[in-house]
Amino acid sequence: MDEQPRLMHSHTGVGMAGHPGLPQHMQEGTGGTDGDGRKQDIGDILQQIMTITDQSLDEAQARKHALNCHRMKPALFNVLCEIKEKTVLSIRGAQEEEPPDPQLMRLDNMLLAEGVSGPEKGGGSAAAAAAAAASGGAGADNSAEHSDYRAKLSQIRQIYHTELEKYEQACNEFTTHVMNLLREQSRTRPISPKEIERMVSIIHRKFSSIQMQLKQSTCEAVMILRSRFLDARRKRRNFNKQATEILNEYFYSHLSNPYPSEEAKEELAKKCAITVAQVHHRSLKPTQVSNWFGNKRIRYKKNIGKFQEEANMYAARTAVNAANASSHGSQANSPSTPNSAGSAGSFNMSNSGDLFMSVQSLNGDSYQGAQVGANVQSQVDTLRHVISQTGGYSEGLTANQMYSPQGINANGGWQDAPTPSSVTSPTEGPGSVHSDTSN
DNA sequence: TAAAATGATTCAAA
DNA sequence: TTTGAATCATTTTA
Repeated sequence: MDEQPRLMHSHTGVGMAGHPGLPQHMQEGTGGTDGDGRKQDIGDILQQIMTITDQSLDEAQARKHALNCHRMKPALFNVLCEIKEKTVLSIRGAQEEEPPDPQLMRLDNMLLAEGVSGPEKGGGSAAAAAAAAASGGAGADNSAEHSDYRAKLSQIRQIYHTELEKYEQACNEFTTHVMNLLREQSRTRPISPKEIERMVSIIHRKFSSIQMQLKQSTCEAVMILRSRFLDARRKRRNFNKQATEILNEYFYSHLSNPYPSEEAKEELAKKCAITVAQVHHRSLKPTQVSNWFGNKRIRYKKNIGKFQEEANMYAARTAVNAANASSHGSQANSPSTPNSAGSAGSFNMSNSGDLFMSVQSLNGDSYQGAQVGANVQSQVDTLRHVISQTGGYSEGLTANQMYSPQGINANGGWQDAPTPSSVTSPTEGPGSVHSDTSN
């Protein structure tokens, strides 16, 4: 505590007898009046106070007691208190009021929102549920992960509370200790209650900055926990086969414009959900359909060669479906995939290679218009259909020549064909197309 | 177990 | 707002 020097220093400025003036008083005070005698008395006291540190402990103790019992002590003490109040405290008092720390408020809000500092049970689960809802993840099948998450969260919560309590207790202990000390000292030093108050607030500020660090690290821990458990990317589940097939079917049958409308997405999602329900999987959401198509488009475009075989397969399949639908009306409502392996196999033909080549070159040369993309697609589908009807070509062949990306234009982008009405339903496309182009 | 596949997110641009 | 591109984190496959 550096109060003593400051205290002494402050006297000089106020006109009180400070130590630089002291010897003069002592020397001049010989033929003094009554006032001069009192002055000398005060000077004497101050002198004694000044030199008290030079003395041995016992001596100092005795001197202290003597000073305490001095008749001038209360008056002098009051004056010192007053001076100190006027100088030191008024200077500090200006910066006493500080606004609540925005950083701390943010941390508090977050901890409350995450259910760390709020009420015990409800807050935590509510926050977890809200987080799950916000992350857009599946709602049904994550209870296991959630319980794990909640366990960890309550662990953090417990640590946080214990630490907080510890700090609070330490703060209180330290505060009372300092207060006692100051009260004790206020008997011999000019310490006003206001000053004690100020000291307490300083202590509290220090401790609250420690608490803020605790809150900060707790927030970090919660964030890490959240990203660990609630980040949808971390619990990625592959769609099941049927769902992927439905999506692929749509994609390749609308290769010229693989941008399903909102309704189409809804419909696809529903369709996947129906197919998927029986396999005990979660259902798809339109958002997921959008994601799927976004990924598919970009990945297809990036490496068309890699997807050609797949493209062939699905094109073949839709063609077969169309064929079935047209030639056997009764089978029109049959499930979308009659027999995947079989149909794909039957389309692996060698004889038709040149035919397709010619068709493709034709398409490539003459159908670059924006609006015909879908028609080109239809023609190809129809051709496949025709071939499938012509007979069972089954021998080995160049699958990579079968299906070219007519929909992709020179820029590498898809032609923006105006979405035909048939686009909304994958199964409907080939069927309707078939009726008007097969001669 | 490394590499490939895949669903989801982020971010800039249109 | 939607899309493309890049990227992440996980799952599947070789």
